Amino acid sequence: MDRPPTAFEQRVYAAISQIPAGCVTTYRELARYLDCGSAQAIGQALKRNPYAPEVPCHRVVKADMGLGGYHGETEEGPTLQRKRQRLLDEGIEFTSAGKIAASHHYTFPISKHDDTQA
DNA sequence: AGATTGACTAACC
DNA sequence: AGGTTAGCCAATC
Repeated sequence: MDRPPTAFEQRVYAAISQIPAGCVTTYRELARYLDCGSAQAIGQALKRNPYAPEVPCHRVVKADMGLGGYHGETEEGPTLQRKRQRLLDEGIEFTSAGKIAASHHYTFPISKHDDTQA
């Protein structure tokens, strides 16, 4: 099934590509960066994942810092384990709760009211 | 064009 | 702490 990539999807992929290695972001932050307001729309675009290995979608986790899903699978399986292993390979550490360490939580350069950067 | 889903989230019980 | 409900936005049927 070849779907024409929508502008929204391209935004998602572009945003994920901006995530540095060893860092992860949440669907929520990602959605906010895209001014979407809904993280589910992000997952909807990623679940199709037309650019599977090209887009580091494994760096996108849930707001609960859980793994989330990968390649269309949400339950614990070989696919989710692969995602976790990939994050470990990036240097990301997991807590005993099976979640990502907050230190690896990367936030997008959102210029809302915080102009301490620019 | 309308209804349903979905790699989510927050709130509620 | 865990299960359910509602809300959200875009894609798909």
